[in-house]
Amino acid sequence: MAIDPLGPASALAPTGHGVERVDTRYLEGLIGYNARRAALAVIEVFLARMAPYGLRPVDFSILSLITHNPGITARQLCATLGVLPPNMVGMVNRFDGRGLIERRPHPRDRRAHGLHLTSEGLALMIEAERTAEQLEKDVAHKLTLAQQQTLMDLLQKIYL
Amino acid sequence: MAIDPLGPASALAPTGHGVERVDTRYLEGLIGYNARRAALAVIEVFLARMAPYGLRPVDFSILSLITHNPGITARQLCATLGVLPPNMVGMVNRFDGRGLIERRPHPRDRRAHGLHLTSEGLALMIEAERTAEQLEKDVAHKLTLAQQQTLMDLLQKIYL
DNA sequence: TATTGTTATACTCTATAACTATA
DNA sequence: TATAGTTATAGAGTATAACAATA
Repeated sequence: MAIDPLGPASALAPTGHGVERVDTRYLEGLIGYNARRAALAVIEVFLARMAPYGLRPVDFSILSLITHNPGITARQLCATLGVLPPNMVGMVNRFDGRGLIERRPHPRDRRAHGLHLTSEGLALMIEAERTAEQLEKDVAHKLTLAQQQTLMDLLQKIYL
Repeated sequence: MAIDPLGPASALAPTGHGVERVDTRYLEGLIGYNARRAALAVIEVFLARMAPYGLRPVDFSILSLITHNPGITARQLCATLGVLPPNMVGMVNRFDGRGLIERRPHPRDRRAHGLHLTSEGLALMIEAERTAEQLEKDVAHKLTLAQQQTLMDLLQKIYL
C-alpha cells in the first residue's frame, strides 16, 4: 500500500481550507496502532477502577503472578512481564511495605527470595481480580464471549 | 472467575520448592493484558525498523496523519492521538527543524497553523509507510489476512 | 564465570498550571 | 468566555552501569 490511496485527502491538496474530519483510515489499518489504542483505552478504565486498591496495571500483573505462582522470584517476574530488574525492586519493596507480600528464603538459591502473598495481600487480590473481571465485561461489552476469546487468541499469536 | 481456579498453583501451596514454570494463564485471559503485550511486541520491532528514519511510534502516527490530512492542526493531532498539547509542541518543532513539515497560516483561524509535509517529508514518509507495511506482514505472519482484519475490527470495538 | 538482587542515575514519556494571541 | 499554541515544570515510566552475595 502506498501513500494516501484512500480518498480525497492528498499531500498535494490545496491549502485554502482546513481539515474538517480527520482521516484515520491509514493508521486504523495497522495492527500496532490498533493494539496500542485498545491497550490505552483499557488502561484508562483500569487506572480509575483500581485506584481504590492503589494498583497500577503493572502492580496488578505482578501481584496476580504472585497469587497464582506462590514462591515466584523477582527475576521470574521480570522475565515474564518484561520489566527490568532495577525497576522491579521498588515495586516489590512497596508491596512488602504495604504488607501485601512477604519474602521467604528461596529453597534452592540463597541469592533469591520466594515471594508470597500475605493474608492481607490475598484479600486485596480477591477484590482486585473481581474488579478486573467486571472491567473486562465492561470494556468488551460490544464483543460476544466468543469474539473476546478470538481477540485474545489472535493477540497471543502476535506476542507469544 | 475467582482467585486461582487454574490448576495446582495456590496461594496456600507449600513453600518448599521454587516455581518451575510461571503460570500466566490468568493474565492471558484478560483483554487488557493481551492488548498491552501485543502492542509492546509490535513497538519493539517498530523501534528497530524505524530507527533509520528517526521515527518513534508517535512520530510516525503524527507524520502519517499529516500525510493523509494535509493542513491538519496540532490540536487535531492531539485529539486524534490522545497526545496532550504541551507534549505535541516539541514533536512538531523537531519535524519542522528536520525540514519534514512546514507550518502554513490556517485559512480560517489565525491562532492555528495548517501542517503540511515538505517534499523531504513526503519522501521520508513514502519509505516509512512502506517499512510499516512490511513490518505488519512480519509481526502478523502467524495470521491470515482475514484474521488480521478480524483482529483490527475487534480491537476497534474496544477503543472506538 | 554467570546470575540474583540491589543502588544510583539518566533518559523518555506523560501530566498540570499558567501565559499569549485570537475566536 | 473559550480555544490554539506555547512555556515551564513535575511526575511516572523505562534505560544502562556497576556492585555484593551466591551459583
